[in-house]
Amino acid sequence: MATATHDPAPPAPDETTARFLKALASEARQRLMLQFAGGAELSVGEVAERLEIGQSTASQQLAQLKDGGLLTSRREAKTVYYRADKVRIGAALDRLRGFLDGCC
Amino acid sequence: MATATHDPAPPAPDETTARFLKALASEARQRLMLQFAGGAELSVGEVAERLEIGQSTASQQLAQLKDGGLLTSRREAKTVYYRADKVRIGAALDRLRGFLDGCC
DNA sequence: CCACGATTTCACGAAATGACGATATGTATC
DNA sequence: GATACATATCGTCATTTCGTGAAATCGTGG
Repeated sequence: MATATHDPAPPAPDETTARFLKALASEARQRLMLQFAGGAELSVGEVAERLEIGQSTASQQLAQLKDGGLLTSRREAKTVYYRADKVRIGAALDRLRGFLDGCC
Repeated sequence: MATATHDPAPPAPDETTARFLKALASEARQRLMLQFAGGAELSVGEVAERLEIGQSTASQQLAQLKDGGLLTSRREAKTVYYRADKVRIGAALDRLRGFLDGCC
């Protein structure tokens, strides 16, 4: 059997795509993404300083973007560097297109 | 000269793309979109009944999806029919890809 | 014009989100 | 181990979003 309990739930976009959309559906996080243009690699502190936001705010938003598949992080000594994840971004766009193709 | 100090024109996603993302970044509205698979045309009341949500809720969510460029509406007598807007959806996806290309 | 059916708008409480300061965790150096 | 620095997590508050029922609006037919 495919699904057990009750299956009125249509094929909603997978959890991964949903997190991708939520991560990007915020003006603040869109501004954050722009900092990574051209493959730039930035630390949490640099992002916070550039955008003039609190350090904890930057950390949380970066984490959410990472969770949404838009960023990757790398640790070098005390500093954590983030950069855009082209591969997963492309995959997310493909899944999104697939969902929208399937629903219209 | 353009700008010297810090940041000229952050090529943030245009207002249209932002609304598209916000409209789609909700599980409830994703479920709503699924109702329009295969080019289906549904009235507000039909959507409300199918998803078992209040009629005013359906109306508001449909309006938001329309504002986001995902749906179009057509009035026939007292009834308003919604359907997916393939053209604007495609355009929104292209703009989204453009934004993400430009920022990573 | 009036009544009706369908939709939209409004006002509200409940829940989720966003940002912040304070604190904890982690990493190297002494 | 103690220190200093960078980041992550926690607790809190203001703002926004979500869903609802009541009331207003719109289009149609008598």
